[in-house]
Amino acid sequence: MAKQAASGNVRGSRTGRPIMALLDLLGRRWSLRILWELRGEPLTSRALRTACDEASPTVLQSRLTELREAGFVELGEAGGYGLTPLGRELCETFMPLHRFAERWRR
Amino acid sequence: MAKQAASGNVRGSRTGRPIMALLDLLGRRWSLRILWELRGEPLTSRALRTACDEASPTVLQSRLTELREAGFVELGEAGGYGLTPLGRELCETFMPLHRFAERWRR
DNA sequence: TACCTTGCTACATTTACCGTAGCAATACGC
DNA sequence: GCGTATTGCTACGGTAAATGTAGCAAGGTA
Repeated sequence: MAKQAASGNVRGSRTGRPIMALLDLLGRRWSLRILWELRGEPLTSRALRTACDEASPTVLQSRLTELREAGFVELGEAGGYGLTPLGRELCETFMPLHRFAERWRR
Repeated sequence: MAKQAASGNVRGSRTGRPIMALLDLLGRRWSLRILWELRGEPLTSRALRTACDEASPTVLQSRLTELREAGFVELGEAGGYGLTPLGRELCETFMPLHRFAERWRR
């Protein structure tokens, strides 16, 4: 049912509801984490991997490609991944999550 | 490396950073979508499945269990899944995402 | 030259998810 | 009682995705 994402296809996108496409994109492994780790300064692929608990480079590369196609992440000319203005805007949306998580704690 | 979540274990939880555990939990398939679909009134498991594009009940059940253990979702006595006050609070955090997605559109 | 680090990929294994079917429990009527 | 629907939930075989390790070519630096 759901197609590969490397081609830019996103589950739920056919519904015409952008929120579904966004929720699907962000609901993939490491997507949220990547955005979170890039909230500060740009990171090299290696540094990003370290920040993400040594997640396998295969997935990270997939997610980075998807996030780049979505326009949230970009690869700087001097090397290193950083957030685009759009990506930064998206990241701001998640910031309240930090405070929420602290109160949640489980 | 990451253990099953049915036991309450969440990737990143050992770092002691709740935000990581939260990002991991929400970064699993259908987690965000489920919270989103429950934002209104409670839904029965079947209705929720319909709302989620007929996602397989296996995953939905897993996610519901995890979200229940996290305290975001509860199963009402009269049947049907709904958000807890905490879950509602979390969902509010994602509401700005809707507007963002509309502007994003890809 | 040799040595780094960069972004990125191959490949085999493990895990997660899908799709279909069906369970027990609870309620409806009839 | 009976049959028929619901409910939440699970088994199982097959497929897709993530893991973990290794290593590539390109570029820099000495």
